[in-house]
Amino acid sequence: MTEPKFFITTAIDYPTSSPHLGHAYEKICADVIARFWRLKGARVHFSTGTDEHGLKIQRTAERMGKTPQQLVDEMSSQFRRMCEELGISYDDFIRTTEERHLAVVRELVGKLEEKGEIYRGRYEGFYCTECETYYSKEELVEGNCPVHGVRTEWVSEEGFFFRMSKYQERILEHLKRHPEFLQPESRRNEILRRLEAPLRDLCISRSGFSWGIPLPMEERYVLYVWVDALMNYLTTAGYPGPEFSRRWPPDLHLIGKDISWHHSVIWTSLLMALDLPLPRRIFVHGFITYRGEKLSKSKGITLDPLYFSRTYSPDALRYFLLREVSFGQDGSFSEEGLRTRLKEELIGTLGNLVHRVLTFTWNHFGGRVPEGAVDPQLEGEVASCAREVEKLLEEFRLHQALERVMMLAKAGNEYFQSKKPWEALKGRREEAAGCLFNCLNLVKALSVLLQPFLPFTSGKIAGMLKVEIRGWEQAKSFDLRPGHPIEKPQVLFRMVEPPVSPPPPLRAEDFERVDLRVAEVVEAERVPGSEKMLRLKLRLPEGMRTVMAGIGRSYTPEELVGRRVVLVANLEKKKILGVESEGMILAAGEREEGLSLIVPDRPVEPGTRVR
RNA sequence: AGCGGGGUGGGGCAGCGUGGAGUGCCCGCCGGGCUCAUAACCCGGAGGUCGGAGGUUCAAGUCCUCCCCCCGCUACCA
Repeated sequence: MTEPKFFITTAIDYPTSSPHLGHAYEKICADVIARFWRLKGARVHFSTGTDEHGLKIQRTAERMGKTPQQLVDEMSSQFRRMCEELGISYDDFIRTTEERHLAVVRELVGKLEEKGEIYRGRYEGFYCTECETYYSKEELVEGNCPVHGVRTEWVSEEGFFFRMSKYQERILEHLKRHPEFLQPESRRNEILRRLEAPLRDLCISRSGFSWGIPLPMEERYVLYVWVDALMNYLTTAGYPGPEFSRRWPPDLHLIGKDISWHHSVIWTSLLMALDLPLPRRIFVHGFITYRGEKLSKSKGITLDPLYFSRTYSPDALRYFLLREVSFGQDGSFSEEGLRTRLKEELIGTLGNLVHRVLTFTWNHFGGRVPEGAVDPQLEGEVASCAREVEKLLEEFRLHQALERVMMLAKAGNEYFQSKKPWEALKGRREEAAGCLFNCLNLVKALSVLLQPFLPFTSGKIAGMLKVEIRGWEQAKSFDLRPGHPIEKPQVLFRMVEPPVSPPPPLRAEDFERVDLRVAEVVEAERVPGSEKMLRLKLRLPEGMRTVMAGIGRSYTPEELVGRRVVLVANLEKKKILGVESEGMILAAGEREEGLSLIVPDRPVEPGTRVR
């Protein structure tokens, strides 16, 4: 089952602007897989990079008053920096403007032409200037662009074509015979359906702009950028050098769902035409969405991965994306969600376990792994966890794999709790020692299992344990021996204080819809069964209101009566602890304790509008 | 329009290829325990007709059919 090699690629990004979270997500997922296979002992080649030719690059550069080369140099280095900061362990960062790539593309295009895969033809269609796309007669809606509904222009010019249509059957056949070739299945179905319609030949020449690879046949044309871009996989594999045969074919192309067609049809047919082995798998991941919309440069919804990685930590960002998003589906990002997962899972579960175990060892056992016997049941749990995670990772179920790892951390906390070593310490020292011995081994296993997901954290844990992570199998046995020294424990994750309350811009009209009024508290009482909820009766000129307020840990009922508070008067009614609450009163503070009511600074009559 | 995906306790998600008690994860809510640990940890509880309607089956969230709602994709724009 263990493959001697694993060649994994991400899509190469089109650097018309800075990287956003979607780019980061893809690299992180690929990195997890690459790291996993390295741990398993495979000879990994992991490539990523930037796709730097094409009309859009040229236009963007012009608009910015730069040369295309300047633009791609700047942008590409940003993508590279993002990878560095996020701990992406790529082996090759390829840029399509590099000489090595140009040479490969020239050779391959020459080869295609030699084999008669390219012919001169006419490139015709109805051109819509809005979407810069050509349509066939059938696609037009009443003669207009199906997307924009505007008039289209008949264009006909000479160009070069790749005989893609002749591979239709072979592609279809391959997809049907190898279900694993294109995953997840939904994406495969999509392509299968679309292949039922006749495939057209692909026009691979472009004219009218110069930022691209000139066609060897006729230099006034440049190569269609997708052909150029896809061939990066051959370049990074070392084509046609000695490395090539050891790396090719790719074991996994990781791509976004917007480009599944290009990979499964255009790329596949190009490889067929070149008589090169096809990649083993193409895995299509989903998009990161934000507030229900996908991130997109054109809509201006971009999130800067470096902001999150620097504000929290690279591992916090990696963790959130990997854990929150179901691999293969879209997933939504929110800073709030990231903060929650950081606090509850990374700090509360993982950080706490590691810290309490190490600190205990440091304080009570002189910083050495204490004497103890392997608890076979716990070791068995750890080993089976490792096996399950392995299985899940092999199937690219990253989110489930990570969830499973975290369940082990949770199990560690339970174990520690149930053995109560802090009690055993008084009188039954060997028992406490045995507990810690096993817990330390569990933590060691965690550092191995976490390595693909959270490389920085994994490294910190391994460093504190003074162990070197060499391979996946290390996670399966309790081989930390008594007497082994550890380092002084340090905290793995910290909460970042300012909630940096993500300010969703609020329109003035929307704020106007909030009816804030001053109201007088006439009654206040505790609600049975809750320490924090108080039931208040508030007086407004038009009548009384019953409002539930979670301020019971900050105020006593007695001190509230007679005070004037600020009420959100038009809030939807809601049942709280069986009582219907007709509004909400305002108080400052994040926690339940130490809240401060917002009150009028000068005498104000109940009913007065607050604004 | 065609095709694809989704609709699971209050919120957010897994679970569905190989049907078997509504199982799991995170949050929120209620209560209890602990004090080794970054007020972190552990235990218990409330809460769901798994979008709707049929069907297959001894057994369906899981398979089939139809319907409703939401979201994507539609090839030379990377």
